[in-house]
Amino acid sequence: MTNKLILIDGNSIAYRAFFALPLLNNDKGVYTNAVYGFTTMLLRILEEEQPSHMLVAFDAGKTTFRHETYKDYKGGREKTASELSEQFPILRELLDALAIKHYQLTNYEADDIIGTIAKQAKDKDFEVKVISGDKDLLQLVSEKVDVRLTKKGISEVMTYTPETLKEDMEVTAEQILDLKALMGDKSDNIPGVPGVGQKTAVKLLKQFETVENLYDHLDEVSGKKLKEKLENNKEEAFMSKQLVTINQDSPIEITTDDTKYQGYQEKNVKDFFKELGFNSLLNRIDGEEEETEEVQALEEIEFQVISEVTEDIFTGIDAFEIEILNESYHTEKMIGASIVNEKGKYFIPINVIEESEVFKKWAENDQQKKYVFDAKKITVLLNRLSIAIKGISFDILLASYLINPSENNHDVPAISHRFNEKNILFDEEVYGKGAKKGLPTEEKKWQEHIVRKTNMIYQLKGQMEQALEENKQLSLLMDLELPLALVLGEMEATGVKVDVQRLKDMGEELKERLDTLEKEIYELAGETFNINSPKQLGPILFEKLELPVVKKTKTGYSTAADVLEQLQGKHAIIDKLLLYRQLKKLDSTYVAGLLKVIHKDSSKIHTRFNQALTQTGRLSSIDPNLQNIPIRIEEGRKIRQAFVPSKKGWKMIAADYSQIELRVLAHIANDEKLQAAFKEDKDIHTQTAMDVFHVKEEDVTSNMRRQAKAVNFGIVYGISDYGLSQSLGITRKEAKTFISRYLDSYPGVQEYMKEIVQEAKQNGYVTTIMNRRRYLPEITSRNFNQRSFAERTAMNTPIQGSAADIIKLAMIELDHQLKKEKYQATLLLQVHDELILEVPEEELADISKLVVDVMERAIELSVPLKVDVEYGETWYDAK
DNA sequence: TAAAGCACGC
DNA sequence: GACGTACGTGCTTTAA
Repeated sequence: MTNKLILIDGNSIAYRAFFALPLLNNDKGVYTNAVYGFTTMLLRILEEEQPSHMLVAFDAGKTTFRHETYKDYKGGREKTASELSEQFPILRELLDALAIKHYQLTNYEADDIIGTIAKQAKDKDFEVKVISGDKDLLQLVSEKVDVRLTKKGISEVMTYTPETLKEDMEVTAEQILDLKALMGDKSDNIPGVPGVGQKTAVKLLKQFETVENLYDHLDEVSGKKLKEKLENNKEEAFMSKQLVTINQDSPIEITTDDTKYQGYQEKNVKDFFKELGFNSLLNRIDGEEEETEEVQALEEIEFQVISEVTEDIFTGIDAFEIEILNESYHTEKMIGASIVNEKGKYFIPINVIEESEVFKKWAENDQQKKYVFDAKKITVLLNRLSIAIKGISFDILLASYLINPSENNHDVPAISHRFNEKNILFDEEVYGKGAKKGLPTEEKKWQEHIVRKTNMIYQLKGQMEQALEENKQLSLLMDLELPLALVLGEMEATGVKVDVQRLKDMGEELKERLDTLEKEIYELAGETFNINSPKQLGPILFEKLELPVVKKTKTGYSTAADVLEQLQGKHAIIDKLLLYRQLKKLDSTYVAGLLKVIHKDSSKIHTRFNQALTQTGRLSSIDPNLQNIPIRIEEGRKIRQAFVPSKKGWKMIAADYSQIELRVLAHIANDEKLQAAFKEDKDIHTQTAMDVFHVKEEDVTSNMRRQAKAVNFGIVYGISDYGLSQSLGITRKEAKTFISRYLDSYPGVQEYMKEIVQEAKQNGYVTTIMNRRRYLPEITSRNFNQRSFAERTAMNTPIQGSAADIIKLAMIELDHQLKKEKYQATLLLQVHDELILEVPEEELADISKLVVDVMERAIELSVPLKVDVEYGETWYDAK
């Protein structure tokens, strides 16, 4: 058997562990988090790798031979926190207890020790694994030596072999030196060539292989500026290379033989763990499983593991669940499924479901009723298996959301606990969290958890149905949210097609413009800095350039757009900064961000609509968010040109409600004046200006209309007088006057505002047209702030929430009509008051009419609803 | 890894 | 009169 040597960069791992874990101390007041993290890692390595040799290397002292070359090596580093440094002696004791060799050498760093031993071991044909958090070590990678770098925290690692190194970094192990020589290393204060980052460095190395060769052929470098930078910093580059080079012939006094690992004395380790209070680690020493007290606290639950689905496991009223470990259900691996009903509890492996005709028949039969958690998720997951589920008759996620949207956790265990059902663990307790998240090794444990969840779905349905019934919200679930979930599921699964090339072209153009702007900003500032860092930008603007300070944040100067706008004209740098910010946002969020989530095979984007999140009943969209694609500024709006129909000859259609919130307000406030304005289809902002300023239509100036618009905006979103003053750039007092003049003009609205706040105080909640609820406990708070906020929310939620109800109704009806009339047109997106569809040419006229009709008739109000519809080749053109 | 600051939409 | 002020998602930087 070949010898296996594990080399650990002690300082690096201790440092990582220290920051990855909360700063806990044991009962003696000694900090132990770094030691604890280090220990769990060591135990895992010993178990998984069974090494024959092992060594932990430490840095020694403050200065090393590198300081002779460069006195500022590692300069500017924060002093190691005492909470960490005091843990190093304990760490050494721990290694002694585990009988693991550790070593340090004056004037040398842990890297050098590792490099030297690794070289010796390689010559003896050992298999070597290096563990660190420091990328410098990657230079040691070879056929015999792989390097594991901690990624997040300490438990997630990335293993580098020559192949993966090439893949991930695009360089060879030897070129790590050249890479660092060019790009430098901030944490070690290694200069490199200023202005050359990873991207440029890799590009140069692809062409020239090494730094030496690069400087021999400097005239072949493209780009005048770059050539200049390289020329001017030749010395720094070569020195940097020297600094990062690990000394593989350090004068160490140990040999590979000294690192032989022969196991530890259980008693030593246990005593040590007890002393430190590492009780949870004790049972890992003599091989006992980490059994938990919580598991024993649960009532036992029996279930069968199904290897072939037969009809007799179903009853016609079954709770059904499919488990995935992360939220992104469009791609996430399915772990297993479960059925729970009157007769039994079953775990079903996914491959059994995939191959089962019996299961498919059951799933697609709408007479077989299913209770689920998250109907939309289940619909999409089964769609991936070409199963079109029908008969979902209850969804405890949506039920929980409707019962109280302000709960911030609506997963099965959380809902269960709220309904006093405790026979279940939280996902975190079973799967872990963060980097450590995964299936427990014991199969039964996670299968049981999935069955328990399904069991909860089955148990909770009755109680939740009753709770909804009492609130008169059952119809809201059964006739609105649940049918909508299926519509949304289809929309998500369909996805939106993206013109990838178009997006990439935009990215290229943006990069060029950003490059230019960057240089201009540096020029105007008189120095280079990170424009993306408000912390660096602040001092430049307000100290160096001595611009007036408008606003401060808790960490320094505010450089937000509204601040910069006030500084416009005072210095040429301001306009450049505003433009830079805008373009940077477009590039990072909309070009790079969207490119990241496009599915390679189909060029489509599949967002997820969160149907159980917002406090008002609106949807939200994540991964990516397709509800905030730019529109207001032309440059950003062009992003929409990349959203195209998925089939040739098709068009994009966008239909949006005109002023739906204000129409809803006119309805629920029963304000005659506002109602009249909409019945006559007036321009509502002009009308508001007429009413607020008491002028005739022809005397409304554009400024008056702008101000009226802002007031309307404030009414719709429930902003305060302060908020209005900010958006109009006026004083709070003036804003207050505006608002009271508005309310005087619309007495119905004034009355409504008063009554709804009273109602909220009386009931503790407000409701929407479809009886959606939002609780407002702070409405009786003695804290002015909290109370005012609750009052504005009371006024605003029925407006915004009812508008959300209405478009949801429209979506359900539209989906129904499209299917009934067998149109090919498909719903793609909802953006709060707008629906986006893709439509074949021949259906354009029909669908345009249908969409408008359905949306305008979604509900009958005392004022008409109005919908504008447009179509075009891309989303951009549907305007 | 979390918080802060910023910017996009409705 | 102070207080710190629509709701979301996501990017980058920074500090821990």
